[in-house]
Amino acid sequence: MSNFTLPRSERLKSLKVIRRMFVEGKSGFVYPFRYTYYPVQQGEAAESIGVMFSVPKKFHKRANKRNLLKRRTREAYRLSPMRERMRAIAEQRGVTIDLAFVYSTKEVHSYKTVTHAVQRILEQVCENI
RNA sequence: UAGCAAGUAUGCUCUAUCGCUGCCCGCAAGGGGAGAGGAAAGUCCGAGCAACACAGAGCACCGUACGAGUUAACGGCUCGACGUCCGCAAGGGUGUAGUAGUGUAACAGAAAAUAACCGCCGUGGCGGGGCAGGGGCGGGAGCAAUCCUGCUCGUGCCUUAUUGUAAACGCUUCGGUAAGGGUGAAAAGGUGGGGUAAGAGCCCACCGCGGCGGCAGCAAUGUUCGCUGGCAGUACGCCUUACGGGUUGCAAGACCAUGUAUACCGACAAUUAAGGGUUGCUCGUCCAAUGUCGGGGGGUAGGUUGCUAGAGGCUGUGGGUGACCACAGUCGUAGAUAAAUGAUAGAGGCUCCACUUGUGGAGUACAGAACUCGGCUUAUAGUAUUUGCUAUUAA
RNA sequence: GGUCCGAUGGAUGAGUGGCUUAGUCACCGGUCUGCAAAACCGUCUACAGCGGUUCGAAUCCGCUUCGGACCU
Repeated sequence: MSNFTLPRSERLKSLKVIRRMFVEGKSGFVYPFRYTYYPVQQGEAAESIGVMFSVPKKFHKRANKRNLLKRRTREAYRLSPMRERMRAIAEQRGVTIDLAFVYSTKEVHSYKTVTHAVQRILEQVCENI
């Protein structure tokens, strides 16, 4: 079985959870992303990681560009080898890691740049948690 | 060949790997198949559908406004009529209900509409002037009659002229005129002649405009036809007429689950009123204590449904100038909800640039469904194609 | 997704289709003062963009851009 799947259950959806993450979580910046994460004490939730991607309307007016960047970021996250390590850390501590990527620049970057940035963000999260 | 005008179609393709969201098969593992647009956009019109009272009447308000057609409907579309602007042309832009009533038109200008300020003409008056002739008073000459002259007061005629001397006009009353007046976006039909005190459609000719009839057209309207009328301001509102519109919108609405609180406060009625019922007003109608409405506090931030087969698309035949319509055949074509439709690699198209002429480099538009349709508007790299116009050359 | 509202100098904010688009604050210059402040006087800088209607548009009508509000 492949490890590179990303079903809907791993995505962050609840307004309450997202609000809590942005209010209480830690954040950092790796160009071109602002990221926020917050470890929650695990309840009944089966998943060990919850993730969301966002591109503000302020930086990209057109919906097709926002779509493109969100998809690119999602693919970069999905194919990242660091996910395995992060999941292990989460299971070890018995928490669910909520994580958000916010694309915050006006330029449209290639897949390569985005991959590097996502890689570094995941490394930082693993170290600081 | 070059430059245009009006349309129509299309708007990247394939392979591999890894994914995402529905659907189908399967106990499962897994397998199969589907998955953004011409504008999905703006939300500018029109409908379906839903709730409100199975939505009723009147007023208010809003929209539309050349004619005929098309359609479920429309402010759209098609064909046609007229005016005006742009273009050599093919064509394109833009406008068009009614005038019964009523209002406004800055600045400028005499005046912005019941015209009459200047000017022109007639008439009366006053002042001044000219001519003619008369009365009174004074002076001079003369014996006197009388003559000459100065002052003054009436009268008549004239006052810029065909005879005929004189030469100077000014103010004003009443009336007639609309030819002329540097304005203005817009000035009371135009040109010529007659006419007159001066002028004027006052009269005449031609041109323009209107009415009636005939003819053509379903009609708007047209008319090298006949007769006839001396003849219109322009623009924008209010208004009038005809037609249409109940209001709110899928975050409509329905069901399920979870949670809470009948917290509390205020208003209202015992039989005729008040209040309320998603509407601006009035009427009608409906609502009764476990009540209705308002204030205020608390909870949820989930699921199912609405939800995709529809005024559907495509092809052919027939009707129609056309929008469109009829019939037959055929196709199955997204349904998400922190929101899928993707990423990477390779190959190939197409366009541009460079030179070593078959290689390299760059680019490949506008843009992403959210209940669904019909239009409009706006954005859009290119490519293909139809018809028409103008110019040049050749036959 | 749907329903609406707005855009006027550097800031704020009036404006019946008609004169150079008011006013307040700020900036700048001057008067005053030994120097400033206050006061007084003066100057500068605007109708979001494009097109249409009209003789004439900040105003009326379309389209575009930007900003904002509401819905459960």
